[in-house]
This record gives sequence, C-alpha cells and structure tokens, in this order.
Amino acid sequence: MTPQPANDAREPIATKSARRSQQERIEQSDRLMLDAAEALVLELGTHATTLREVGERAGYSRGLAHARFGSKEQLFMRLVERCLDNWFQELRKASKGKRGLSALVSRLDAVVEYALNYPEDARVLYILWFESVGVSSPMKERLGSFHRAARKDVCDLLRESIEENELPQELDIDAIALLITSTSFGVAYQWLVDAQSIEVETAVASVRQQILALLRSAQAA
Amino acid sequence: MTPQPANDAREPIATKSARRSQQERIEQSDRLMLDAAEALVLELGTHATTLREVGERAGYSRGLAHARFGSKEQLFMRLVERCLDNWFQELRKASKGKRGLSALVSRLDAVVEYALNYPEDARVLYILWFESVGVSSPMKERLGSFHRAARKDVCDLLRESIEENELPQELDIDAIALLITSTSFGVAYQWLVDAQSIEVETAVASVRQQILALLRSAQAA
DNA sequence: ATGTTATTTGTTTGCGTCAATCAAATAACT
DNA sequence: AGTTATTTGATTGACGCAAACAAATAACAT
Repeated sequence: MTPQPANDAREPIATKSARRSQQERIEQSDRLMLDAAEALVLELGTHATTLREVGERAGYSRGLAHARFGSKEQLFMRLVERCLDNWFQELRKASKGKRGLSALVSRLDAVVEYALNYPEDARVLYILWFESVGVSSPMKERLGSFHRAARKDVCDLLRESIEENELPQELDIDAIALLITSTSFGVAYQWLVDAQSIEVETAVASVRQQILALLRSAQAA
Repeated sequence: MTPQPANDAREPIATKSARRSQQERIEQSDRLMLDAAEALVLELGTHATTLREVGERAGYSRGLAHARFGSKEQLFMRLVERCLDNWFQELRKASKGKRGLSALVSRLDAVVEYALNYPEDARVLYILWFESVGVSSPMKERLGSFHRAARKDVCDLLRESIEENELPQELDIDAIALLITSTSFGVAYQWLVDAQSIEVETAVASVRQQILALLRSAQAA
C-alpha cells in the first residue's frame, strides 16, 4: 500500500518537502485536526468547539474537518477512540500477568497512571463522555458499552478472587463492581468540576484504601 | 405563591382568560417555559434544545425565552435552581430531627426519594450538570460549590458520629466523604448513560449497604 | 389616558451542513 | 519513460437555523 521512496523524515507540521502519498497526507491532516480538537475541547468544551476552528487551527481550511469526519459528533467519536487507545494500553500494562485481587488493585492504579501519563487525553475523554449523557447518540451508546464492559471486567476479577479464596463466597459481586466503577467516575467527575479541591492521585489512593478495607472486612466476616 | 382566582382547570398552555397581574403573568410564563425546557432537555439534551422551541412549546413566541432569561445558559441555571429546590426540600424532610450516623443514612436515602418523587427533575438536574463539565461558566461554578457543600455536610455528619462514639476517632473523614459523594454521582452517571442496566433504587440500596459495612468495619477495628 | 412592563417581531451574526469546484496523487495507457 | 484519465484530498460559496439584540406592539398599572 505504501511504496514510499524512503525520503521524508517524519515532520510534525505540514512539510512542503517532497511528494507525500495520499495515505500520508490523510494521516497527517487527521492527526493535526484531532490534536486541534483536543486542545479546543480542553479550552472551550464541546459546545463552543467549532469544526471551523478545528480545521483552521490544524492549518487547513474551515471545511476540512467536516469533509473528513462528517459531523462534529463523529469527530468527537474519533477523538474518544484515540484517547481510549492509550487507556487500554495503560490498562494492559498495569494488569500484565496479574490475577484476582492483585489485578483488581492494579486496575484502580491504572486510572491514576492514565491521568498522570496522558493528562490531556484523560480530561478530554471525561469531558466528551460527561457532556454526551443528555443526547441519545452513537457516543452515548459507546459510553454505555464501555461502562458495561468495565463492570463486567471488575466482576470477573472479583469472581476470580473468590475462586482463589482471596474473598468469601457470599460477596455481592455486582453491587461491589457497581460501587467500584461508580466511584472511579465519581472522583473523575468531581475532579473535572473542581480541580483545585480534588487531587486525583491522593483521591484515588484513599478510595482504593477504602475499597480494600471493605473487601478485607468481607474477608474477615 | 399562586393566588389564582380558581378559574383555570390546570391548563397546560397559556390561558387567555381573565385579567392577571404582571407578577402572575411572569410567574406563569416562567413556569411554563421552565416546564418546556425541562421536557426538551429530557428529549434532546442541552445541545439540541433551542430557546425558540422553549418559548413556542410553552405557548409563547420564539423570542420570549431569551427576553426573559437572557441566554440559554441562564435559562439552564434557573432550571437547575428550580430542581434544587425540590432536592433540598427532600433533604430536609429526610434528615429532620436526625443526627450523626442516622442522619447520614437518611441522606443517602434522600437521593433515592428524590429520584422517585421527582424523576424528571432528577434526570434534568444530572444532565445539566454533567453536560457543563467542559465549559468554564457560572453553571460549573454552581456545580463546584454544590459538591464542596455536599462533601462538607457529609464530613460534618461523620464528625458528629465520631463525637457520639458511633464511629472511631481514627476515621479518615475527608476520604470517606469523597467516597460517598463520588459514589452517589457515579451511580447517577451510570444510570443516565445506561438506564436499562442500572436500577437506581436497588443500586443506591446496595451502595448504602456497602458504605455501612465499611463504616461498621471501621467501628469494629 | 399615560406610563410601565411583558411579549412579539425584525435583524444580525455565526455555525453546521452540503454541493460545487480546485488541486494533488494515483492509475491507465502508449 | 512520458502523457492522459481517474480518483481523492482540500477549498469555497450558499442555505437553513439558532442565539442574540433592538425596536415595536400588546397587556397591565395608576
């Protein structure tokens, strides 16, 4: 697909150098526009972000963002997927080779790692998600499926922990999974709303501690 | 508040009956427009809700909503305050005459009561709040202050419980308050996103149970 | 009737969307 | 290879619609 004559050395901004293939052209404009969209959402939120500004800030015309993505909504969907790539990568890294309770704890830590390693991505992801709760749309669908998947993952880890006798049989798995996922998003929400009075790192740390205490107490019972 | 001359049998649309005072006129159009806005936000979200539709659905012209509220943002602020009136009322009712741990539990139950007694209000309130996390605005300010107040209230109740020896001294009050408020909002969020797979009543009930377990385990320690 | 205030209507500005067009890259042909 | 045809990326202009503001009209007050 890319019979490149090994000439161009990966320049960040529109190079006027040699001939680029169509694929390179599109990859570059895609990336630049998604970067611009990310910056704009951070600055202004989804409401005030316009396709015009996305295109122009990326160094193109006002019309390209629409021509490429089709609509504002679809642009945001693409942006969400790009942000999720890093999230899932972080998640895999954190739970690598772990099982049961240990994997569950790592999962909580991955949230912090993600927020620290990709702060803009994290913020943008949460903003895009929170700001789409009202509309019924592909974005909301995506969001719902993400949550269901997250709850299911946590359930599986809890079940695994029970099988390995790390936790007692009687545990209400679904309830605890809901508690854990809700709390993660609740903290993220308060962090977005009131960044000054919430410090993600310590907040998640203490939440983690509380949840562990809860599980340990179940263990003791 | 509405000394209506017992003439109109709860008409949904602006009655053209007898003479009303200016104050009554305003109160009626205010109420009708806020009702319309609430319905529209539920149907379409904040993005697709237009001031034009708010005015026209309330039985007025396209321009009245803007003339009255000044902007879409301010209309939504008014709507939030109206929804909050019912919330605070529910909260007072629930914690009436209670103290300490008992008041804390009632506070959690009030969330459910509110969602059951004023389902539209609850949904709209959460939608308006979630959908404003991205913009820096009066709405976000209001939201932040609400969260700070909620955390502070919970802290106070926890402190009260400790003073009355319902809970041990060593409890990390701030951490638990954050956990509790985060969880409430996290559940609300998942409920909005994926109403089918989350049932508020049972969800909050189980969360309540988990939190009580946590506090009890602290008690035991 | 006259003043005041609620409500409507006219107008401007800016965004999302689409169609038409230009320009660059790839494919086809000689 | 060199030239032409076709595809595809990118720009520009136009239309509909909503937010916002101002001026006009209708409803109420005294």
